[in-house]
Amino acid sequence: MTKELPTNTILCGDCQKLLRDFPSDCIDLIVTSPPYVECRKNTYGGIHPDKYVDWFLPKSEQFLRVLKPAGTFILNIKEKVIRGQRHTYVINLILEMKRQGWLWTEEFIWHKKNCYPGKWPNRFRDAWERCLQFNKKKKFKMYQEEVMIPMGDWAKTRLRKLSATDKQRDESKVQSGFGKNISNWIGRDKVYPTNVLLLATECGNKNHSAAFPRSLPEWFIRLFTEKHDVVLDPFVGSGTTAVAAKGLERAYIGIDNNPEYCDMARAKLKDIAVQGSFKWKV
Amino acid sequence: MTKELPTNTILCGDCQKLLRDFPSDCIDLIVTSPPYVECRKNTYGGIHPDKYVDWFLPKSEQFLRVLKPAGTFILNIKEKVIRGQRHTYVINLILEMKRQGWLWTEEFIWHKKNCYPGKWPNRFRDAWERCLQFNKKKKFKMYQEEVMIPMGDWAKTRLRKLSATDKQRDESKVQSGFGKNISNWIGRDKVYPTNVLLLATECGNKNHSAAFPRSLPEWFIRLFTEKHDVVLDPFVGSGTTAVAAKGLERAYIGIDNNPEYCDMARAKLKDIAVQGSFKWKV
DNA sequence: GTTCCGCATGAATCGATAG
DNA sequence: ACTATCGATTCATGCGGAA
Repeated sequence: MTKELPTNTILCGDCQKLLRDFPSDCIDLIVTSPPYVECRKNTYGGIHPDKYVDWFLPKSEQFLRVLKPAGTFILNIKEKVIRGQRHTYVINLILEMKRQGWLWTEEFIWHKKNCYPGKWPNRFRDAWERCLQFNKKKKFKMYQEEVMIPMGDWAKTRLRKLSATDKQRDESKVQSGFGKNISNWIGRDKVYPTNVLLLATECGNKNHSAAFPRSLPEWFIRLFTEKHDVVLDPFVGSGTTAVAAKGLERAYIGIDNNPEYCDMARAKLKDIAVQGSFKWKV
Repeated sequence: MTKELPTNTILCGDCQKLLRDFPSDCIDLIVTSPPYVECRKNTYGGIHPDKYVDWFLPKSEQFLRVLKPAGTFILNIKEKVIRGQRHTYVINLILEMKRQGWLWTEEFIWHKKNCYPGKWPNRFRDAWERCLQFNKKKKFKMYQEEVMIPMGDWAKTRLRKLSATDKQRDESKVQSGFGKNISNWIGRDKVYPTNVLLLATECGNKNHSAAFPRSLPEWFIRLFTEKHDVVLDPFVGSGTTAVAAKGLERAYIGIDNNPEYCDMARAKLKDIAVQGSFKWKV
């Protein structure tokens, strides 16, 4: 029996079982935000913090198998506060996944611009989440140019001056030591980002419990895949990752246990127009 | 023999040994940024990543002893990349410190506005560090009002001045009012901050490598201590924490192995004026 | 007095080269 | 194979001097 890869679809069921029917080395990128500990027990089946690692590991074993050697796994997760302490299930999970064969390449920070409001006597609002990057191999695909951001003010004003004086009549400056460094910047208005992502949460989503802004998977999809690559979200929920992938002309596979979420995701996907090319707002 | 507490001083030596002569439960806040792995081998004695936890634990044992029950320990640290992966010594340290009796209360993120430049094929610049908060007891002292952030009119006018790129990249510039500037805005509308601190590193210090910017320890000192409380930095380096504490009228104790750093710290402390009373620009 | 501009300076990381 | 050293890369900040 040859295993087949169903793309551009939402599958309803347990990813741990469904992925067994997938061929190995077939996914370019996995982006997911798994059900969080204990929260929204009624809607998503919360997992007890002390069992979280054991619950997750057989799933990440399948992720490891289906991921292409040069692919990437992005895990959006944050430990909850339990009895006044940050629980350790996330850092335990990192250690266990390494034991499982994953490379822990990087930890991106999603800095939430508008985080959940509230006030506590011994704690501030939690404004960040981890986006853990795991890989199978040290060499993986990465398209850094696709996520470049506008340069800071620093050089902008400078280049304006430079172009006014230099370009037409003062070419000596460019050839002197002064001009050399600056000339590297001519024509560039963008810089590479850092490992901190500053994104707003989406507040309008009342149906689905996990607030996962579309721009977050979009950023990683642009960074780690090309057009027509295959993006998997094994806990796709209301479909944000699939929507982002479709919009960027990637093939998507979404999996979720909950039939209602699957319907919701399918409905959202129908309305998604493919973006020809991404453009930063200016 | 009664143990004595030497305050407002820089002690030269190994904190692990020197702290043995301190009484128990005498320190209100420990803020430190220990020597990082393998870096600055010549000046500070780099520690091998695989030995880092074993090196640190006997020291944190003393920290636990000298800290008051309602005190706080802030540990500024970040794991290095070793052979393409984030090393696990930091998360291992968290687990071991919990075993030692610490509560891991929170993890603040220091988002470095100006991080080290560079470009690599598989990695972006590292723009954040961990500020791990540990406590002895679930109930600890915290003065949240002292670090509130100006909002409202202030933010509006400031934001208007920001460039388009700044707004796009970094709407949370509102949060940059940490440290000295914040006193200018007492009495205005303020909000509580989050657990993400947006601060620039201090560059341009020619003599030494300045570990963290003064505003970082300042922020935690304001948050976790009152005037005349005792602040300890067991790896005080060039004295940033001690300077911050003195400026805020807290008692300081700085410890460092390196005599040159101790001298440097003492010299800097001489020039520090205590902020007896704030004066506000109107 | 402001504002503007040049410049040095980073708690970095990778890949190649050398031993 | 495994470690040590070096060059290349990159960009925000604060300072000092100039306009």
